[in-house]
Amino acid sequence: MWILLVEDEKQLASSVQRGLEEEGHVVEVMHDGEQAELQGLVNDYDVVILDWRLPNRDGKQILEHWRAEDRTFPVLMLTALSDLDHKVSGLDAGADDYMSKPFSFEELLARIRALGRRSSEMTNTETVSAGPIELDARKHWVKVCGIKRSLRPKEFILLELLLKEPETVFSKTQIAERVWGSPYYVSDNTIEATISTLRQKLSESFEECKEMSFEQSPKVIETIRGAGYRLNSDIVNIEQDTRE
Amino acid sequence: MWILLVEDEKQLASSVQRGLEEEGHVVEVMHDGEQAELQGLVNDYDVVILDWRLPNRDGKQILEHWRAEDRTFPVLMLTALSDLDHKVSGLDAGADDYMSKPFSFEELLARIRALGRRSSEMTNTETVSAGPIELDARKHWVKVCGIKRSLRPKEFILLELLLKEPETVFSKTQIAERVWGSPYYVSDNTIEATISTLRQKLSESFEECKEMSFEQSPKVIETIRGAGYRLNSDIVNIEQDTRE
DNA sequence: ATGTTTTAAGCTTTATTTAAGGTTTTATTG
DNA sequence: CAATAAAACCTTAAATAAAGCTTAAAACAT
Repeated sequence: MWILLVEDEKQLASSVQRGLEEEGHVVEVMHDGEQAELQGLVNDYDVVILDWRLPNRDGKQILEHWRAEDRTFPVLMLTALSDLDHKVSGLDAGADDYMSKPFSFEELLARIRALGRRSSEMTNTETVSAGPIELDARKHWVKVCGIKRSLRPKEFILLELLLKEPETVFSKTQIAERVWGSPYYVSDNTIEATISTLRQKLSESFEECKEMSFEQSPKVIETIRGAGYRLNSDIVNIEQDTRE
Repeated sequence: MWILLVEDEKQLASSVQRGLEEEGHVVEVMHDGEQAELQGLVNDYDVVILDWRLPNRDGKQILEHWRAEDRTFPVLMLTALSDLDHKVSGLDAGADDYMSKPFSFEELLARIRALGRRSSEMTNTETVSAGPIELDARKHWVKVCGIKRSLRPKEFILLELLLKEPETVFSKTQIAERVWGSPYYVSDNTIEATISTLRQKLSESFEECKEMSFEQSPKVIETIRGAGYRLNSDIVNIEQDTRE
């Protein structure tokens, strides 16, 4: 999932980030309220984790603004134990769940999962698939024609992104944000190189699918010049002429 | 077992915690009613020990809420001797057993054991196993090919965790919580070192299994880079193709 | 004093990014 | 309408960085 974490205690933030990333999520961290607010106006995260006490703006203000602008992602609010009375006002403001610090990771993960289930993108399905490709983010595997393949973390998340919304074109900027967790510091070439190795692994895999004898490996990940990449979900119909 | 202990008298709590940990359980302690309530909504403990008098919420309220939300773990309620009349209302509210303070530790252990036997995770099978590895949490032994092995406490609990849910990937953060009882203060390296010694002991053991002559010790505990560890339950099928 | 756990250090393996040179497509211009 | 230039993209290998492993020694606990 694509998660925004707004938390100014840097140490807590980074340990939460790590825990979530270990679970296979992509986490964007913001320490500043104002910045976070803008970010939430612009991106459709699967879940937002929002600290209630922040520099520049408090969590409630931010959340109210988001809801006023019809941002619908689920929000999990974090409060200090001493601020428990904020719970009600937070839920009124449109939070979907709340948690007080300190908390256990198992608990956080479970809540994130619960919220994500509500979220549009994650609807129920643990595994996503297109044609002979299946991917289970929770269990950390990808299968091509039923055979497990190992991908590196970045390749894995990238494929997951494309699989979840086949036919959708993702720009490099979007990919940077949703795979690397930040649109900055990621060069185009980094993305190109990752796409390249991912394609290689996929087409090697196809070659080993004897049952479905491909004349040539279908191009699963298409390049849309000047725009980005997309997953071609027609890969089931192999005998088609793939020329335009 | 994974136990939640809800008790506001800190001294009592920590001595009970210690006692249970010596028995090989993983104990999470909460002193606050409200926090504990949330914790119980989210985690599937094997047993919960719940004090009846608590700050912020009383035990009965908490338990009723849990049961209303279909939380099925067994709950052992603790009451002060003077509150013995609460016994009936407590059992009505869904407690599985009760005990009045002060109590003997032996008695507590016996009751925990009894409850644990009922618990979903431990259901009827006292021992968990995968291939030639068997582990009995209650009797505190591990056998590899029928031969008893001694493991240190942390190694033991870690193996138990992995064995109970083979194929599931546990992240370092999760392991920290479920083996050490807290996701904080446990460094990666601590976990790595424990995994390392555990693996060594397991593979030494395999080498002594003449009957099942392994070409090389199968890798029972797999590392999923960037994600965590998991137990490979295919260890029975030794002639498997281990290629990816 | 003994067994256990944690830390520290050096090491190995794997992943990611960069860099360089190559294609292909699109745009420009003689 | 070529020819050429420019941009976007691809590929591979090398360099860098990160994650994990192992061992011994220090710290902790019983």
